[in-house]
Amino acid sequence: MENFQYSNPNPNYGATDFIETPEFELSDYLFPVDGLNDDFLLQNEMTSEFIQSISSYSNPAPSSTNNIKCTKGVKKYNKVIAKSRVAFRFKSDLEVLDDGFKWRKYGKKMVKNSPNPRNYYKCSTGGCNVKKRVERDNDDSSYVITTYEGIHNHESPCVLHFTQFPPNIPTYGLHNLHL
DNA sequence: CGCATTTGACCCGCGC
DNA sequence: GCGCGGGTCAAATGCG
Repeated sequence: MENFQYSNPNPNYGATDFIETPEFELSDYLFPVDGLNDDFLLQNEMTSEFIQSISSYSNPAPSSTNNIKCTKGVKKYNKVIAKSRVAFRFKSDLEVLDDGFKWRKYGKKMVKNSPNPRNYYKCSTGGCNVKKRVERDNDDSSYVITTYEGIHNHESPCVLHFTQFPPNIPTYGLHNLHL
């Protein structure tokens, strides 16, 4: 839990083949301060508070005397994962990272105060509304910022054996992050 | 020819 | 109400 590592989800790489080259490293990652909030908190590590807050939504403590609270927990969890966003910042020459999912590009936009365009993708799996944005860091264009929004309602087509997340933690399609 | 990508138009929320 | 900026749509285009 205390550190992240990135491994390529490509099956050609072994499950334990972490990539730590200067060209392709996980440098920062951002999590929403609150799943319902648009603001991001830059964190150097995923806090246990965040883990626990998500876990408490998906696993409201079973209580025969408090079913209402359990229902609320599930509803809030569903709302959180539908809107949850997480951004990753990679050093990469490539715009598109193979995260094991199939994406369809649906938009491209120049954003203010940045010389680089922002690209918009949707998960092309039917019924899955997960989106992602990809843009280059305007401070250091050797970095790529990928923002995922929503949780896949299906498994990744090619990285089943990478599912090492605890069951309560949304993976954002990033099975390559090992907690 | 079928499908993904491109790209300008359109939409919508927000601040003034 | 209007303009701006970000997000999405969809017709045109490209590519296998």
